[in-house]
Amino acid sequence: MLTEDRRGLILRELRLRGSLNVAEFAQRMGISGMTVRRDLALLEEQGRLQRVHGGAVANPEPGPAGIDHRSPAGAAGGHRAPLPAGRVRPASTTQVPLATIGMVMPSAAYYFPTVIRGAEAAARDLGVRLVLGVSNYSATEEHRQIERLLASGVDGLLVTTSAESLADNPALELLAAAEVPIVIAERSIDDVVDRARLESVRSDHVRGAEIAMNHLLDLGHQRIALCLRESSPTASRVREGYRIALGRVGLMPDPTMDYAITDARSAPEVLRGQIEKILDGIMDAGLTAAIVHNDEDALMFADCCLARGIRIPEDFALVAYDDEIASLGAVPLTAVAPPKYDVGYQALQMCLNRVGSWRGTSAALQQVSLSPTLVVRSSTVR
Amino acid sequence: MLTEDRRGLILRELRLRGSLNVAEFAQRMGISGMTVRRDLALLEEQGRLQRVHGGAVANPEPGPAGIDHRSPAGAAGGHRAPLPAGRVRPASTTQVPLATIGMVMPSAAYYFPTVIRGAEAAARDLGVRLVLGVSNYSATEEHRQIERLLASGVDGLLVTTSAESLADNPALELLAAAEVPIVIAERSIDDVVDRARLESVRSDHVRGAEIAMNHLLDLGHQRIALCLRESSPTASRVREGYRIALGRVGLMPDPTMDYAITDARSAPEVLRGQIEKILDGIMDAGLTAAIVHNDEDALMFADCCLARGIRIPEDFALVAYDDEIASLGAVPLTAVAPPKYDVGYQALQMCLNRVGSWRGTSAALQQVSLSPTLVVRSSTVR
DNA sequence: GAACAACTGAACAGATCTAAACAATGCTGA
DNA sequence: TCAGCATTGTTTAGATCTGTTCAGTTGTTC
Repeated sequence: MLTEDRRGLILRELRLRGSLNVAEFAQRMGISGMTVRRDLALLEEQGRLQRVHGGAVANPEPGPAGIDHRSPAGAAGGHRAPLPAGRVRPASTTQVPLATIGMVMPSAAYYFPTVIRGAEAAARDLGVRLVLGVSNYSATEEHRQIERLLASGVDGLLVTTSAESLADNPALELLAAAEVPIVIAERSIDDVVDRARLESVRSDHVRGAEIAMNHLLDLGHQRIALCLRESSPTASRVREGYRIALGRVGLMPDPTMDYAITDARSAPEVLRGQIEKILDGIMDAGLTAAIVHNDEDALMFADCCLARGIRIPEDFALVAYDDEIASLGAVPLTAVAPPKYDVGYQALQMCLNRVGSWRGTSAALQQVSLSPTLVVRSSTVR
Repeated sequence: MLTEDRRGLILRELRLRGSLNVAEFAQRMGISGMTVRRDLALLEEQGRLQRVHGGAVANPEPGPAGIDHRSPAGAAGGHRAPLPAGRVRPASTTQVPLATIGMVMPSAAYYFPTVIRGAEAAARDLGVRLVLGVSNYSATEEHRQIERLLASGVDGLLVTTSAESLADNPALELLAAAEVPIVIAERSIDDVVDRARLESVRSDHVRGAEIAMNHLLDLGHQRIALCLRESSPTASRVREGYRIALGRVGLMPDPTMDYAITDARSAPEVLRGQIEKILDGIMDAGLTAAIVHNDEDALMFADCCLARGIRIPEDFALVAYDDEIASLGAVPLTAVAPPKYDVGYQALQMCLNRVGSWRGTSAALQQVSLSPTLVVRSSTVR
């Protein structure tokens, strides 16, 4: 591999994950840590990343849309000041964009920032402008945003609806009637295939759950709890993967292993109360591990365990689902990381492929599923 | 090889993979490193690439087009980048391919020729060599072909297994152990996700069946027969789509509407006998339309109808599934056309994206579903 | 705050890459 | 046929990069 390629990979890793760990990266690439460190030093000198103890974090990019998405951990050492104004690429300055793509996301706070970053990166790479609308999980707001963007003459639209199903979404009519290509992100279009000309890109959460389960099963766990936010569109798919993985090793799903967190928006104390109750159930049933959907809940869960003197991972293993903040707990949590960035990137790419004449790619409508990965941290091993 | 060709190859390598390693490239081409370096120096002087230690990297291209450098129509040698010098290059001499991709298909007689053509087109567009093996639906032959191609050092593999499931295919071990990227075409990898690092591209036959059903339902048909070749991997998915479409309009699947053709390989008279019997059942049950999987059967079916004086489409509507030869009957048949060509094209494209360096596309493993289209002919309307 | 683990960077050795110089090859035109 | 020229391969010294070791630093835990 070329030195240049290696450095490119480092930057890519940072774009994708926001941070990079020297030891882990070196091992994965089959190179020495010293080499990685030398690269990091050089790239920092160019102002392309920021070194921290143990690795590096992404530099806030001077990209177009101004959403700040810094690694929340970013603070770290003060003694490494980025060098004075490392070369800034003049790249595509005020180029007239090829096209404008609208993007309607349910949230800009959790999960979707990374999807948005992916779409931004694709937009930058492909020279198009991206316009974002956030619906805050409100169906009417969603409708309004879509209407606004379509009326403003965007050349394509990326949409993630609040609910999993599009079938009874009033915005579906808008989408069906639209004359621009539309790509649905992270949602199913199975039940509306013939009502609108849509394409989709999504994380394969069924597979994500399977990956988590296989990890736990490999570690010897047999009695594994599942703890889902029922209100989330993702829940049913995660449960499906959980069941498939159980079934594959001849185990049956069991009601004493399946727990729901009913309301996501409630106050922290309420959430904690729910989790304490779930934890009671789990301990009574003698389970040894859990998959907890949503990092926030998983962190709270870990917290409750530690408060009770349950050691993680010795007494109980925990896998979080989403990998937004799973690394930041007292015990860094092993987590399933859906390919959020890639979903955004590909969604934009697919949408642009349909703009104008469909150059290049295939004419058939696509549905793309992207596999999550498992990031192993200390809540399951050692 | 001509000097000019060699330089063209260098540029193509850069366009395709983003970077080039002198030692590796020289060996692959059977030339000395010094020669490559001299070429690189020259090309850098022309501003056509950027040298780095160990090789060169692509120059950021002027146009924002970025990703897509292939003209979809550009089958024949597309010299779109007029080289500075005047001399017209003699059409691609003995160009050394960038990579060689192996392809193992169950048949080269029905359905798969179009898939193969798609892969061929992609191979031509992307400048790689495609090597084909046909298994004739024999598992042992399949194993042998895969083994042969891997041993011969292909850089990637496209495989369509004989059976729908890979889970109990002995070749799975080969695929899992292979060190080159592998893309499965037209088959499911759901049940082997964690046993091998695979990607997949397939026609969405569930949706294909739904499209056919919606067409018939729109025409006012309510009692619609389904006639499948049970031995085909496609059958179960088509049935699923059939049931979903029925369910959506509040109808239940009914055993008197579901027919199977048991043996595909038998003599024409046997097939005809089966179809006559099915037709008896359909007439007895008072059905008004049918979806018949496999064009061949559908043509035979139409023939039987006509022989009995059943008029198509007036008395009975018929939709064929596959659209290989559906247009060639006495009555041209409306048919569901799976995106065979696109499946082949995309499969090769995805495979090549994983070859060598991982630039450009997303890292997450992909599963792509492509929607069939309905080709309306005179067996359902007018 | 002491013990411990993990990380960092200097220094050196070995591997790999580069380019100059020269030799070998093959084509061109007299 | 042969000199002249362009292209390519080989050799070699020096430049650059990479891995290892090790002492010192930073961060964590108790």
